Amino acid sequence: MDLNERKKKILHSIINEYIKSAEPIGSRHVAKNLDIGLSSATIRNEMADLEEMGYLEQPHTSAGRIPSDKGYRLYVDSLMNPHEMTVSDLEGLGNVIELQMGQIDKIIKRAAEVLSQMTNYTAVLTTPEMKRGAIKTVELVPIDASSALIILVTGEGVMKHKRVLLPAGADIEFVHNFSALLREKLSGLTLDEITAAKISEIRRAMQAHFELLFPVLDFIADIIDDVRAETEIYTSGATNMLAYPEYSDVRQAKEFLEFLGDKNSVVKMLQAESPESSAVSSGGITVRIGKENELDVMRKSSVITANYYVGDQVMGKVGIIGPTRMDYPRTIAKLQRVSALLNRILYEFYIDED
Amino acid sequence: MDLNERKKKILHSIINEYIKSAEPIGSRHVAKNLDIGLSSATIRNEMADLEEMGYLEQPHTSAGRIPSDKGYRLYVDSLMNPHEMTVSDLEGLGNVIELQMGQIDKIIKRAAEVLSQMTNYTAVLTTPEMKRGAIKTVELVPIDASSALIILVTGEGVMKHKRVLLPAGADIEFVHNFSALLREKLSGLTLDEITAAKISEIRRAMQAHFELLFPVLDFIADIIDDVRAETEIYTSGATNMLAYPEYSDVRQAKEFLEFLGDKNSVVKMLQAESPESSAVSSGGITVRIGKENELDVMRKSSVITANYYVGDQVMGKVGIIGPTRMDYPRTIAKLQRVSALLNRILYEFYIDED
DNA sequence: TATTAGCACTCAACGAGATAGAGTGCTAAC
DNA sequence: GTTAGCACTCTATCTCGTTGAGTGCTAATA
Repeated sequence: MDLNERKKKILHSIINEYIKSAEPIGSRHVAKNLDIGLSSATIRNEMADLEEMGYLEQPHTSAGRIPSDKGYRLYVDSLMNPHEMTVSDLEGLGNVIELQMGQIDKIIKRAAEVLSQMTNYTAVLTTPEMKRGAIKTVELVPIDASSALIILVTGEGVMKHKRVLLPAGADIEFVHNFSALLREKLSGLTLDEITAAKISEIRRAMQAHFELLFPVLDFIADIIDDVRAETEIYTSGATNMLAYPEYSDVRQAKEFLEFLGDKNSVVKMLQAESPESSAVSSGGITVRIGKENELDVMRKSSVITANYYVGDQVMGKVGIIGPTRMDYPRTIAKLQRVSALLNRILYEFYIDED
Repeated sequence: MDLNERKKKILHSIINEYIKSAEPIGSRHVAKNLDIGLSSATIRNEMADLEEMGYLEQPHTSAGRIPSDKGYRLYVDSLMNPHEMTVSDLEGLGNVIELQMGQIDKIIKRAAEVLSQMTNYTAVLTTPEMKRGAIKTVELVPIDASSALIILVTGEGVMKHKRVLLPAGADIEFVHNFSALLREKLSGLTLDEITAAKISEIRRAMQAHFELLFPVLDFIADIIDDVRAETEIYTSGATNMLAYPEYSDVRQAKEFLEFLGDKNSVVKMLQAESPESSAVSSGGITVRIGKENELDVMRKSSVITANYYVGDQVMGKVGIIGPTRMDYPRTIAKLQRVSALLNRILYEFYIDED
């Protein structure tokens, strides 16, 4: 039995309808409302074939058919029509994000909000990974007699700071000199290059002069560890999902929301390999459908992910989570749109200033 | 009809039972399982009285009784026994929070997590309001030839930063001088004292030397506005609520979660006046029960709030949200415990270092 | 006089049929 | 190859009786 054009057309129509209604689709409905030009009996035969081939499923004997994960897969890979964004979708999109210039975190956060609002699904973004970023400058800023801030700026413009206690007897002059020395030793190194060994090397190098400030070095090692480990995630629109009948059961809703609250799981999900069967569409977009996600919580959901870049370096992931029945073409279009915008904004933010 | 001791005892028992079971309580149950020493018929009469007086309600004619908001109010104000924390509740509590020293935001966040985990309800904390904080130091740190970071530290140890572009021709020397000038002009002022007038005064003072740096001043004004406006909230354990039968309806759950996501509403709720009928218990704790909250979303929930302090200045609010049927004595005890701990930690953090 | 036993009554919850209707699969005719 | 027709299946929905928890009232009791 082969998947001829007619079968494809019927499958396509069924999926489109099911995405809208979330109700099983019957042969009669297909024959009447979609213009295929065949009787319900013929459609019925074709639907039986499609079920046998694994593209459709029947919740129970006398119900209509719903798409299987395999059906969605085919739909995403070769059936669906790319979505044209409407004028109202487009207008204002630029401004919405750009208003919020200032810090990279805010941009990312804002992008998540915009995306979830546009799609009515849940958006998840990861902040840039820092591992490969070079240190631009290190500064020790005195606050008062007994404390100072350590400030670390990486090439990506990300900043980390931590308040440290100064040992008694360290005056401002002294702190300034120490700060200059640190800058000299650490600037230009990538975070990966700064190991414990490197820190103790620095310690040895300054032995005579700054013995007093050795504890501060430990703080610096800490903060660098922090930055290195840190991949934050921003989630927006989690409650959007509760509006879909797929999540009308509170226990499942709870499970889902708790999953979203667990940073590790979410990061793992976003970074999972794309399924082999998937044709990655243009723009590096990956779609994982239903059980293609290993996680049990996600068996009724699909995730669409994209990378975002500065220049040609991957900075992080953008993901949209929705029911398997989600509106793929429209969502993919919007994801592409937003990630492209993000690329542009980040590019301007980082590169143009150098 | 007056509320004699016997009626109080019966009401107390009924509320205790209902808090545990979430099921309407019948006269037979009270007579059998709680040791009041009366027959079910007598209890029945008393319960009818209590209903007439407004302390109990009947979901339908042949069901048991459940407490009304008025009933809970009486319970909280004068019936309930203060909760003794168990040893296992206490042990480790100190460490749990103290591990995370470093930044005030992290402490607050951690406190929310601990509180929601201890109580199994939802915890909400507000970060300190900055309005009255004095500026401790302002610093301009060069990053590269064309940009620098402005760093602002307040008396509370909160730090804000922003990257700014330097005008062409500004060398490091120049940045340092300017930085020193800013520090001199702004240190010690409260944020409220930095008005537009003050800013233009600074501008005038500098005009002769550094007329190129107007844009930097604008950025400072921006940052100050930012900080002034900012009262962040931290929420933890939102999904805990989904486990209670009161929220088994997804639509209500959604409403509740969306309310929690709306910063303004939550702040408003936390800062609402305490109800007149309420006797504020020791430690400045306020309880708002069911419809005592104006917000419609909260009509089935209660909020318990406390302030936290540094010295004698109120820094922010700690709140716990649960079903009206929540375990008041236990929750109040834990809230007191955590806010006292928070006070201590913040005290050490701020005062001891000065 | 306060308490209790007893009884009739009410009402939600539950389960057993009965019914309707949506949808299927199969067969025979076109 | 397509379609009309029909028997069949299964869920959803309704009704209806039953059960049991709980009440309110009355009369007996301490």
